[in-house]
Amino acid sequence: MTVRTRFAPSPTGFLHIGGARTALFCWLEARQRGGEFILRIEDTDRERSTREAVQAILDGMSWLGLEHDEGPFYQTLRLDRYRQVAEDLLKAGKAYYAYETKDEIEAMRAEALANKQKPRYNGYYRDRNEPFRDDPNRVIRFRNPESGTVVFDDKVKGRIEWSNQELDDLVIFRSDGFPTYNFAVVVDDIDMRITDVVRGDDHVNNTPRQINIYHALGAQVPTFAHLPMILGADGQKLSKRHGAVSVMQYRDDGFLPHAVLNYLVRLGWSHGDQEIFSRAQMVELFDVGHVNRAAARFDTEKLTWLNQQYLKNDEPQDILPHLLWHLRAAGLDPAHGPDPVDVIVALRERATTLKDMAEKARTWYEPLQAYDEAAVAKHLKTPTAIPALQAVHAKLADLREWTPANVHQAIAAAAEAIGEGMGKVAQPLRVAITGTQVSPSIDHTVYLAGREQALGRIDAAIGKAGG
RNA sequence: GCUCCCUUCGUCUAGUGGUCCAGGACACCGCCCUCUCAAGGCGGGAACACGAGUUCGAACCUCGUAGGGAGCGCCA
Repeated sequence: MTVRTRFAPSPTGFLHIGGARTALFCWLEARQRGGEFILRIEDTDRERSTREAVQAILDGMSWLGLEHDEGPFYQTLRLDRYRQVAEDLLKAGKAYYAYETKDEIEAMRAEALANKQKPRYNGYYRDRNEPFRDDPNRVIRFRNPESGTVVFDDKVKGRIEWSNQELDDLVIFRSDGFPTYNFAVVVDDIDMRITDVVRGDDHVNNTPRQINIYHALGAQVPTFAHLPMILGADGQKLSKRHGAVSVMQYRDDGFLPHAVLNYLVRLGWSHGDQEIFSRAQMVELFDVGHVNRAAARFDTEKLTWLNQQYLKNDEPQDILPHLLWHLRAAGLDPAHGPDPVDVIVALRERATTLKDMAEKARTWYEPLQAYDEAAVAKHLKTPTAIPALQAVHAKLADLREWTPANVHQAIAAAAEAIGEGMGKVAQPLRVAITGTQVSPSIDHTVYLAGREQALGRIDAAIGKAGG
Protein backbone atom coordinates (compact mmCIF):
# COMPACT_ATOMS: atom_id res chain seq x y z
CA MET A 1 0.00 0.00 0.00
CA THR A 2 1.43 3.37 -0.90
CA VAL A 3 1.93 5.80 1.88
CA ARG A 4 -0.34 8.82 1.73
CA THR A 5 -0.07 11.81 4.06
CA ARG A 6 -1.94 15.07 4.10
CA PHE A 7 -1.53 18.59 5.35
CA ALA A 8 -4.92 19.97 6.32
CA PRO A 9 -4.83 23.59 7.45
CA SER A 10 -7.92 25.63 8.18
CA PRO A 11 -7.86 28.89 6.20
CA THR A 12 -8.27 31.31 9.03
CA GLY A 13 -4.94 33.06 8.65
CA PHE A 14 -1.54 32.89 7.01
CA LEU A 15 0.74 29.86 7.05
CA HIS A 16 2.85 30.36 10.14
CA ILE A 17 6.01 28.63 11.22
CA GLY A 18 4.28 25.87 13.17
CA GLY A 19 2.01 25.02 10.27
CA ALA A 20 4.98 25.09 7.94
CA ARG A 21 6.84 22.60 10.12
CA THR A 22 3.83 20.28 10.18
CA ALA A 23 3.55 20.58 6.40
CA LEU A 24 7.26 19.84 6.03
CA PHE A 25 7.10 16.71 8.17
CA CYS A 26 4.01 15.45 6.31
CA TRP A 27 5.73 16.12 3.02
CA LEU A 28 8.97 14.45 4.15
CA GLU A 29 7.18 11.40 5.50
CA ALA A 30 5.46 10.92 2.14
CA ARG A 31 8.59 11.59 0.07
CA GLN A 32 10.88 9.49 2.23
CA ARG A 33 8.65 6.47 1.85
CA GLY A 34 7.92 6.99 -1.81
CA GLY A 35 4.36 8.01 -1.10
CA GLU A 36 1.96 10.80 -1.93
CA PHE A 37 1.32 14.11 -0.24
CA ILE A 38 -2.17 15.60 -0.26
CA LEU A 39 -3.26 19.13 0.51
CA ARG A 40 -6.68 19.66 1.97
CA ILE A 41 -8.30 22.90 3.05
CA GLU A 42 -10.50 22.49 6.12
CA ASP A 43 -12.90 25.33 5.59
CA THR A 44 -16.05 24.15 7.34
CA ASP A 45 -15.86 27.06 9.75
CA ARG A 46 -17.80 29.50 7.61
CA GLU A 47 -17.35 32.32 10.07
CA ARG A 48 -13.59 32.44 9.99
CA SER A 49 -12.46 30.93 6.69
CA THR A 50 -11.43 33.36 3.98
CA ARG A 51 -10.27 33.18 0.40
CA GLU A 52 -7.29 35.36 1.23
CA ALA A 53 -6.16 32.88 3.85
CA VAL A 54 -6.41 30.02 1.34
CA GLN A 55 -4.21 31.99 -1.04
CA ALA A 56 -1.76 32.85 1.73
CA ILE A 57 -1.37 29.19 2.60
CA LEU A 58 -0.88 28.21 -1.03
CA ASP A 59 1.72 30.97 -1.43
CA GLY A 60 3.58 29.84 1.67
CA MET A 61 3.66 26.22 0.55
CA SER A 62 4.85 27.19 -2.85
CA TRP A 63 7.60 29.49 -1.56
CA LEU A 64 8.87 26.67 0.63
CA GLY A 65 8.68 24.28 -2.30
CA LEU A 66 6.46 21.76 -0.52
CA GLU A 67 4.64 20.58 -3.59
CA HIS A 68 1.59 18.38 -3.18
CA ASP A 69 0.58 15.47 -5.39
CA GLU A 70 -3.18 15.87 -4.99
CA GLY A 71 -5.50 18.68 -4.07
CA PRO A 72 -6.10 21.16 -2.77
CA PHE A 73 -9.37 19.61 -1.75
CA TYR A 74 -11.95 21.81 -0.08
CA GLN A 75 -14.24 20.42 2.57
CA THR A 76 -17.02 22.82 1.69
CA LEU A 77 -17.19 21.11 -1.69
CA ARG A 78 -17.77 17.75 -0.05
CA LEU A 79 -20.77 18.57 2.12
CA ASP A 80 -23.05 16.09 0.36
CA ARG A 81 -20.61 13.33 1.17
CA TYR A 82 -20.50 14.13 4.90
CA ARG A 83 -24.28 14.32 4.96
CA GLN A 84 -24.53 10.91 3.35
CA VAL A 85 -22.12 9.32 5.79
CA ALA A 86 -23.95 10.87 8.72
CA GLU A 87 -27.22 9.47 7.35
CA ASP A 88 -25.65 6.03 7.21
CA LEU A 89 -24.56 6.33 10.81
CA LEU A 90 -28.06 7.44 11.80
CA LYS A 91 -29.63 4.47 10.04
CA ALA A 92 -27.20 2.10 11.64
CA GLY A 93 -28.05 3.50 15.07
CA LYS A 94 -24.49 4.75 15.53
CA ALA A 95 -25.56 8.36 15.71
CA TYR A 96 -28.66 10.17 16.84
CA TYR A 97 -30.41 13.52 16.76
CA ALA A 98 -30.24 15.77 19.78
CA TYR A 99 -32.13 19.00 20.37
CA GLU A 100 -30.51 20.88 23.23
CA THR A 101 -30.03 24.61 22.82
CA LYS A 102 -26.56 26.07 23.11
CA ASP A 103 -27.54 27.58 26.43
CA GLU A 104 -28.56 24.20 27.77
CA ILE A 105 -25.24 22.72 26.71
CA GLU A 106 -23.43 25.60 28.32
CA ALA A 107 -25.31 25.05 31.57
CA MET A 108 -24.47 21.37 31.49
CA ARG A 109 -20.80 22.23 31.14
CA ALA A 110 -20.85 24.77 33.93
CA GLU A 111 -22.52 22.34 36.26
CA ALA A 112 -19.99 19.61 35.56
CA LEU A 113 -17.11 21.98 36.20
CA ALA A 114 -18.74 23.14 39.43
CA ASN A 115 -18.84 19.51 40.54
CA LYS A 116 -15.17 19.13 39.63
CA GLN A 117 -16.08 16.85 36.79
CA LYS A 118 -14.93 16.94 33.21
CA PRO A 119 -17.60 18.68 31.14
CA ARG A 120 -19.40 16.09 29.04
CA TYR A 121 -22.68 15.80 27.20
CA ASN A 122 -25.10 13.89 29.42
CA GLY A 123 -26.56 11.73 26.65
CA TYR A 124 -30.08 12.91 27.18
CA TYR A 125 -31.26 12.00 23.67
CA ARG A 126 -29.00 8.99 23.30
CA ASP A 127 -31.58 6.31 24.00
CA ARG A 128 -34.72 8.39 24.11
CA ASN A 129 -35.84 7.40 20.63
CA GLU A 130 -37.75 10.61 20.16
CA PRO A 131 -39.39 11.01 16.80
CA PHE A 132 -37.52 13.18 14.32
CA ARG A 133 -38.57 16.77 14.48
CA ASP A 134 -37.68 19.90 12.63
CA ASP A 135 -35.92 22.06 15.14
CA PRO A 136 -33.40 24.88 14.75
CA ASN A 137 -31.30 23.27 17.47
CA ARG A 138 -31.17 19.85 15.88
CA VAL A 139 -27.67 18.36 15.71
CA ILE A 140 -26.40 14.87 15.06
CA ARG A 141 -24.34 13.27 17.79
CA PHE A 142 -22.07 10.27 17.54
CA ARG A 143 -22.92 7.34 19.77
CA ASN A 144 -19.57 6.79 21.44
CA PRO A 145 -18.92 3.43 23.11
CA GLU A 146 -19.56 3.66 26.85
CA SER A 147 -17.02 1.15 27.98
CA GLY A 148 -13.68 -0.24 26.98
CA THR A 149 -10.57 1.62 25.96
CA VAL A 150 -9.07 3.06 22.82
CA VAL A 151 -5.43 2.30 22.28
CA PHE A 152 -3.15 3.60 19.58
CA ASP A 153 0.52 3.54 18.93
CA ASP A 154 1.61 7.05 18.20
CA LYS A 155 4.74 7.13 16.10
CA VAL A 156 6.28 9.91 18.13
CA LYS A 157 4.59 9.68 21.51
CA GLY A 158 4.42 5.93 21.81
CA ARG A 159 1.49 3.92 23.12
CA ILE A 160 -1.46 5.99 24.28
CA GLU A 161 -4.47 4.49 25.98
CA TRP A 162 -7.80 6.18 26.60
CA SER A 163 -10.86 5.08 28.51
CA ASN A 164 -14.13 5.51 26.66
CA GLN A 165 -15.62 6.75 29.88
CA GLU A 166 -13.64 9.93 29.37
CA LEU A 167 -15.32 10.54 26.05
CA ASP A 168 -18.81 11.78 25.35
CA ASP A 169 -21.19 11.82 22.40
CA LEU A 170 -19.71 14.53 20.26
CA VAL A 171 -21.65 16.57 17.74
CA ILE A 172 -20.79 15.46 14.21
CA PHE A 173 -23.29 17.68 12.40
CA ARG A 174 -24.12 21.15 13.55
CA SER A 175 -27.53 22.76 13.51
CA ASP A 176 -26.40 24.88 10.56
CA GLY A 177 -26.02 21.75 8.45
CA PHE A 178 -22.21 21.73 8.45
CA PRO A 179 -20.15 18.81 9.70
CA THR A 180 -17.81 19.34 12.62
CA TYR A 181 -14.06 18.94 12.44
CA ASN A 182 -13.76 15.55 14.13
CA PHE A 183 -16.26 14.04 11.74
CA ALA A 184 -15.11 15.67 8.52
CA VAL A 185 -11.44 14.74 9.05
CA VAL A 186 -12.30 11.10 9.49
CA VAL A 187 -14.53 10.96 6.44
CA ASP A 188 -11.91 12.78 4.40
CA ASP A 189 -9.01 10.70 5.58
CA ILE A 190 -10.92 7.55 4.74
CA ASP A 191 -12.04 8.78 1.32
CA MET A 192 -8.59 10.11 0.49
CA ARG A 193 -7.01 6.86 1.60
CA ILE A 194 -4.67 8.57 4.07
CA THR A 195 -2.39 5.96 5.62
CA ASP A 196 -0.37 8.18 7.94
CA VAL A 197 -1.80 11.08 9.85
CA VAL A 198 0.97 13.51 10.80
CA ARG A 199 -0.26 16.57 12.70
CA GLY A 200 0.34 18.81 15.69
CA ASP A 201 0.06 17.27 19.13
CA ASP A 202 -2.81 19.57 20.02
CA HIS A 203 -4.79 16.83 18.26
CA VAL A 204 -3.86 13.87 20.46
CA ASN A 205 -6.96 14.45 22.55
CA ASN A 206 -9.13 14.16 19.46
CA THR A 207 -7.57 10.96 18.30
CA PRO A 208 -9.49 8.46 20.47
CA ARG A 209 -12.86 9.83 19.44
CA GLN A 210 -11.78 9.85 15.81
CA ILE A 211 -10.70 6.25 16.12
CA ASN A 212 -14.14 5.37 17.42
CA ILE A 213 -15.65 6.98 14.34
CA TYR A 214 -13.31 4.95 12.13
CA HIS A 215 -14.57 1.84 13.84
CA ALA A 216 -18.20 2.86 13.49
CA LEU A 217 -17.59 3.36 9.79
CA GLY A 218 -15.88 0.01 9.49
CA ALA A 219 -12.76 1.67 8.12
CA GLN A 220 -9.14 0.87 8.68
CA VAL A 221 -7.48 3.20 11.17
CA PRO A 222 -4.40 5.02 9.88
CA THR A 223 -1.22 5.39 11.91
CA PHE A 224 -0.77 8.61 13.84
CA ALA A 225 2.25 10.76 14.49
CA HIS A 226 1.70 13.77 16.73
CA LEU A 227 4.35 16.44 16.47
CA PRO A 228 5.26 18.57 19.46
CA MET A 229 4.58 22.23 19.03
CA ILE A 230 6.95 25.09 18.38
CA LEU A 231 7.18 27.75 21.05
CA GLY A 232 8.27 31.35 20.71
CA ALA A 233 11.78 32.37 21.77
CA ASP A 234 10.35 33.19 25.20
CA GLY A 235 8.98 29.69 25.63
CA GLN A 236 5.41 30.86 25.24
CA LYS A 237 2.96 29.39 22.80
CA LEU A 238 3.01 31.00 19.38
CA SER A 239 -0.26 32.64 18.45
CA LYS A 240 -1.43 35.36 16.12
CA ARG A 241 -1.25 37.77 19.00
CA HIS A 242 2.06 36.48 20.21
CA GLY A 243 4.99 36.02 17.90
CA ALA A 244 3.47 33.94 15.13
CA VAL A 245 4.40 35.39 11.79
CA SER A 246 3.73 34.30 8.24
CA VAL A 247 6.39 32.20 6.56
CA MET A 248 6.36 34.89 3.89
CA GLN A 249 7.76 37.25 6.46
CA TYR A 250 10.91 35.13 6.42
CA ARG A 251 11.20 35.68 2.70
CA ASP A 252 10.81 39.42 3.22
CA ASP A 253 13.42 39.33 5.96
CA GLY A 254 15.92 37.76 3.57
CA PHE A 255 15.91 34.07 4.36
CA LEU A 256 16.34 31.39 1.70
CA PRO A 257 13.43 28.93 1.60
CA HIS A 258 15.69 25.89 1.97
CA ALA A 259 17.42 27.50 4.95
CA VAL A 260 14.04 27.84 6.61
CA LEU A 261 13.28 24.23 5.77
CA ASN A 262 16.63 23.11 7.15
CA TYR A 263 16.03 25.03 10.35
CA LEU A 264 12.53 23.64 10.71
CA VAL A 265 13.55 20.04 10.14
CA ARG A 266 16.04 20.26 12.99
CA LEU A 267 13.34 21.44 15.35
CA GLY A 268 12.37 18.11 16.79
CA TRP A 269 14.26 15.90 14.42
CA SER A 270 17.93 15.08 14.13
CA HIS A 271 20.33 12.72 12.49
CA GLY A 272 23.34 12.31 14.74
CA ASP A 273 25.36 15.51 14.84
CA GLN A 274 24.45 16.69 11.38
CA GLU A 275 23.16 20.24 11.10
CA ILE A 276 23.08 20.93 7.39
CA PHE A 277 20.58 19.01 5.31
CA SER A 278 19.83 19.60 1.66
CA ARG A 279 16.27 18.85 0.63
CA ALA A 280 17.47 15.64 -0.95
CA GLN A 281 19.18 14.58 2.27
CA MET A 282 16.14 15.35 4.35
CA VAL A 283 14.02 13.22 2.07
CA GLU A 284 16.55 10.44 2.25
CA LEU A 285 17.11 10.47 6.01
CA PHE A 286 13.88 11.68 7.58
CA ASP A 287 12.12 9.35 9.97
CA VAL A 288 9.06 10.54 11.85
CA GLY A 289 9.64 7.81 14.41
CA HIS A 290 12.76 9.65 15.44
CA VAL A 291 11.05 12.93 16.22
CA ASN A 292 11.50 14.42 19.66
CA ARG A 293 8.54 14.29 22.04
CA ALA A 294 9.04 17.68 23.66
CA ALA A 295 8.17 21.14 22.36
CA ALA A 296 10.97 23.29 20.96
CA ARG A 297 11.63 26.98 20.99
CA PHE A 298 12.14 28.98 17.87
CA ASP A 299 15.61 30.51 17.68
CA THR A 300 16.08 33.16 15.03
CA GLU A 301 19.83 33.28 15.61
CA LYS A 302 20.32 29.72 14.56
CA LEU A 303 18.08 30.22 11.55
CA THR A 304 20.25 33.20 10.65
CA TRP A 305 23.41 31.14 10.97
CA LEU A 306 21.96 28.45 8.72
CA ASN A 307 20.90 31.05 6.22
CA GLN A 308 24.43 32.35 5.99
CA GLN A 309 25.78 28.83 5.58
CA TYR A 310 23.65 28.52 2.46
CA LEU A 311 24.55 32.00 1.30
CA LYS A 312 28.22 31.04 1.59
CA ASN A 313 28.04 27.63 0.01
CA ASP A 314 25.31 27.68 -2.61
CA GLU A 315 26.13 28.35 -6.24
CA PRO A 316 25.91 32.11 -6.77
CA GLN A 317 23.69 31.40 -9.74
CA ASP A 318 21.19 29.72 -7.45
CA ILE A 319 21.18 32.65 -5.05
CA LEU A 320 20.84 35.16 -7.87
CA PRO A 321 17.04 35.18 -8.28
CA HIS A 322 16.59 35.65 -4.55
CA LEU A 323 19.06 38.54 -4.41
CA LEU A 324 17.44 40.21 -7.43
CA TRP A 325 14.12 40.10 -5.59
CA HIS A 326 15.66 41.84 -2.58
CA LEU A 327 17.63 44.35 -4.64
CA ARG A 328 14.38 45.47 -6.23
CA ALA A 329 12.61 45.42 -2.89
CA ALA A 330 15.34 47.76 -1.62
CA GLY A 331 14.61 50.12 -4.49
CA LEU A 332 17.80 49.31 -6.39
CA ASP A 333 18.09 48.63 -10.11
CA PRO A 334 20.21 45.52 -10.72
CA ALA A 335 20.65 46.52 -14.37
CA HIS A 336 22.59 49.66 -13.47
CA GLY A 337 25.57 48.66 -11.44
CA PRO A 338 27.78 45.64 -10.93
CA ASP A 339 26.85 42.12 -11.93
CA PRO A 340 24.77 40.82 -9.02
CA VAL A 341 26.67 37.53 -9.16
CA ASP A 342 29.87 39.44 -8.34
CA VAL A 343 28.02 41.12 -5.50
CA ILE A 344 27.05 37.74 -4.09
CA VAL A 345 30.64 36.56 -4.19
CA ALA A 346 31.84 39.70 -2.43
CA LEU A 347 29.18 39.75 0.26
CA ARG A 348 28.22 36.15 0.98
CA GLU A 349 30.59 35.88 3.94
CA ARG A 350 29.54 39.22 5.36
CA ALA A 351 25.78 39.20 5.00
CA THR A 352 23.58 36.97 7.07
CA THR A 353 20.42 37.55 5.08
CA LEU A 354 19.55 38.57 1.54
CA LYS A 355 17.97 41.72 2.84
CA ASP A 356 21.21 42.54 4.58
CA MET A 357 23.12 41.72 1.40
CA ALA A 358 20.95 43.99 -0.71
CA GLU A 359 21.42 46.81 1.77
CA LYS A 360 25.18 46.34 1.83
CA ALA A 361 25.20 46.37 -1.98
CA ARG A 362 23.51 49.76 -2.10
CA THR A 363 26.81 51.60 -2.32
CA TRP A 364 27.52 50.12 -5.76
CA TYR A 365 24.11 50.76 -7.24
CA GLU A 366 23.60 54.32 -6.10
CA PRO A 367 25.84 57.39 -6.16
CA LEU A 368 27.72 57.97 -2.94
CA GLN A 369 25.36 59.97 -0.76
CA ALA A 370 27.37 60.92 2.29
CA TYR A 371 30.49 60.26 4.31
CA ASP A 372 30.65 58.88 7.78
CA GLU A 373 32.45 61.72 9.53
CA ALA A 374 34.23 59.45 11.97
CA ALA A 375 35.62 57.50 9.03
CA VAL A 376 36.75 60.70 7.34
CA ALA A 377 38.46 61.92 10.47
CA LYS A 378 40.23 58.66 11.05
CA HIS A 379 41.35 57.71 7.55
CA LEU A 380 41.16 60.76 5.29
CA LYS A 381 42.57 63.42 7.57
CA THR A 382 45.96 61.74 7.82
CA PRO A 383 49.31 62.71 6.32
CA THR A 384 49.36 59.64 4.08
CA ALA A 385 45.77 59.74 2.82
CA ILE A 386 46.22 62.13 -0.07
CA PRO A 387 49.40 60.59 -1.49
CA ALA A 388 47.87 57.16 -1.11
CA LEU A 389 44.70 58.10 -2.94
CA GLN A 390 46.65 59.87 -5.66
CA ALA A 391 48.84 56.84 -6.20
CA VAL A 392 45.86 54.50 -6.35
CA HIS A 393 44.08 56.84 -8.74
CA ALA A 394 47.08 56.82 -11.07
CA LYS A 395 47.49 53.04 -11.02
CA LEU A 396 43.79 52.44 -11.49
CA ALA A 397 43.51 54.92 -14.34
CA ASP A 398 46.30 53.09 -16.14
CA LEU A 399 44.58 49.76 -15.96
CA ARG A 400 43.98 48.24 -19.34
CA GLU A 401 41.34 45.79 -18.19
CA TRP A 402 39.06 46.33 -15.21
CA THR A 403 39.22 42.93 -13.52
CA PRO A 404 39.36 42.04 -9.82
CA ALA A 405 42.91 40.72 -10.19
CA ASN A 406 44.12 43.85 -11.95
CA VAL A 407 42.46 46.12 -9.42
CA HIS A 408 44.16 44.18 -6.67
CA GLN A 409 47.54 44.58 -8.30
CA ALA A 410 47.02 48.26 -8.85
CA ILE A 411 46.30 48.84 -5.18
CA ALA A 412 49.30 46.77 -4.11
CA ALA A 413 51.50 48.69 -6.55
CA ALA A 414 50.23 52.00 -5.18
CA ALA A 415 51.11 50.95 -1.65
CA GLU A 416 54.57 50.00 -2.75
CA ALA A 417 55.02 53.24 -4.66
CA ILE A 418 54.47 55.35 -1.56
CA GLY A 419 56.32 52.95 0.67
CA GLU A 420 53.41 52.09 2.93
CA GLY A 421 51.61 48.91 3.93
CA MET A 422 48.24 47.87 2.58
CA GLY A 423 46.44 49.29 5.59
CA LYS A 424 47.56 52.83 4.85
CA VAL A 425 46.12 52.60 1.37
CA ALA A 426 43.11 50.37 1.86
CA GLN A 427 41.41 52.32 4.59
CA PRO A 428 41.41 55.75 2.93
CA LEU A 429 40.40 54.05 -0.28
CA ARG A 430 37.54 52.26 1.47
CA VAL A 431 36.27 55.55 2.82
CA ALA A 432 36.62 57.08 -0.63
CA ILE A 433 34.57 54.37 -2.32
CA THR A 434 31.92 53.68 0.31
CA GLY A 435 32.02 56.66 2.65
CA THR A 436 32.44 54.23 5.53
CA GLN A 437 35.19 52.19 7.11
CA VAL A 438 33.48 48.85 6.64
CA SER A 439 33.16 46.94 3.39
CA PRO A 440 34.31 43.73 1.69
CA SER A 441 37.96 43.29 0.80
CA ILE A 442 39.24 46.46 -0.78
CA ASP A 443 39.86 45.01 -4.22
CA HIS A 444 36.28 43.76 -4.50
CA THR A 445 34.98 47.01 -3.15
CA VAL A 446 36.79 49.01 -5.78
CA TYR A 447 36.16 46.57 -8.59
CA LEU A 448 32.39 46.50 -7.98
CA ALA A 449 32.21 50.30 -8.10
CA GLY A 450 33.36 50.23 -11.70
CA ARG A 451 36.22 52.28 -13.12
CA GLU A 452 34.33 55.48 -13.63
CA GLN A 453 32.69 55.54 -10.24
CA ALA A 454 35.85 54.46 -8.49
CA LEU A 455 38.00 57.18 -10.04
CA GLY A 456 35.32 59.78 -9.46
CA ARG A 457 34.93 58.87 -5.81
CA ILE A 458 38.71 58.90 -5.26
CA ASP A 459 38.88 62.43 -6.68
CA ALA A 460 36.04 63.48 -4.41
CA ALA A 461 37.78 61.96 -1.42
CA ILE A 462 41.04 63.75 -2.22
CA GLY A 463 39.07 66.97 -2.21
CA LYS A 464 37.46 66.04 1.06
CA ALA A 465 40.81 65.10 2.61
CA GLY A 466 42.39 68.40 1.60
CA GLY A 467 39.39 70.52 2.56
C1' G B 1 -11.49 20.36 38.27
C1' C B 2 -10.73 15.98 35.10
C1' U B 3 -7.98 13.31 31.17
C1' C B 4 -3.71 13.01 28.21
C1' C B 5 1.27 14.57 27.03
C1' C B 6 6.21 16.55 28.12
C1' U B 7 11.12 17.55 31.20
C1' U B 8 19.75 16.56 28.88
C1' C B 9 24.13 23.06 28.53
C1' G B 10 20.73 29.96 27.73
C1' U B 11 18.64 27.55 22.84
C1' C B 12 18.28 23.18 19.15
C1' U B 13 19.79 18.40 20.12
C1' A B 14 23.13 13.29 20.48
C1' G B 15 22.39 9.58 23.83
C1' U B 16 17.78 3.66 23.93
C1' G B 17 21.67 -0.06 31.16
C1' G B 18 28.36 -0.13 31.28
C1' U B 19 32.50 2.75 25.74
C1' C B 20 29.12 9.46 29.35
C1' C B 21 33.00 12.73 35.66
C1' A B 22 27.47 13.24 29.02
C1' G B 23 29.02 14.49 22.48
C1' G B 24 27.70 18.20 18.45
C1' A B 25 25.49 22.92 16.81
C1' C B 26 23.73 28.14 17.71
C1' A B 27 24.78 32.04 21.08
C1' C B 28 28.63 33.92 24.49
C1' C B 29 34.03 34.71 25.99
C1' G B 30 39.42 34.43 24.68
C1' C B 31 43.44 33.72 21.15
C1' C B 32 45.16 33.28 15.99
C1' C B 33 44.63 35.03 10.94
C1' U B 34 43.98 40.11 8.86
C1' C B 35 43.30 46.23 4.47
C1' U B 36 38.06 47.21 7.74
C1' C B 37 34.01 43.99 8.65
C1' A B 38 33.18 39.24 8.19
C1' A B 39 34.37 34.22 7.24
C1' G B 40 37.74 30.56 9.09
C1' G B 41 41.00 27.96 12.79
C1' C B 42 42.04 26.87 17.92
C1' G B 43 40.49 27.05 22.99
C1' G B 44 36.90 28.11 27.21
C1' G B 45 32.60 28.30 30.50
C1' A B 46 27.79 25.83 30.33
C1' A B 47 23.02 20.46 31.17
C1' C B 48 20.91 14.65 32.62
C1' A B 49 14.12 18.98 37.07
C1' C B 50 13.85 16.52 42.10
C1' G B 51 13.20 12.05 45.22
C1' A B 52 12.76 7.00 45.88
C1' G B 53 13.28 2.16 43.76
C1' U B 54 15.03 -2.00 40.20
C1' U B 55 20.19 -3.48 39.04
C1' C B 56 26.81 -5.36 40.13
C1' G B 57 25.91 -0.71 37.36
C1' A B 58 21.17 4.21 35.39
C1' A B 59 20.65 10.33 31.45
C1' C B 60 18.61 5.69 29.72
C1' C B 61 13.73 0.99 33.30
C1' U B 62 9.57 1.72 37.44
C1' C B 63 6.93 4.77 40.86
C1' G B 64 6.16 9.44 43.11
C1' U B 65 6.90 14.96 43.49
C1' A B 66 7.53 19.56 41.15
C1' G B 67 7.20 22.44 36.84
C1' G B 68 5.35 23.08 31.83
C1' G B 69 1.82 22.04 27.83
C1' A B 70 -2.68 20.27 25.39
C1' G B 71 -7.73 19.04 25.44
C1' C B 72 -12.46 18.86 27.85
C1' G B 73 -16.93 23.60 21.71
C1' C B 74 -22.74 23.15 17.18
C1' C B 75 -13.33 26.03 16.34
C1' A B 76 -10.04 23.44 13.59
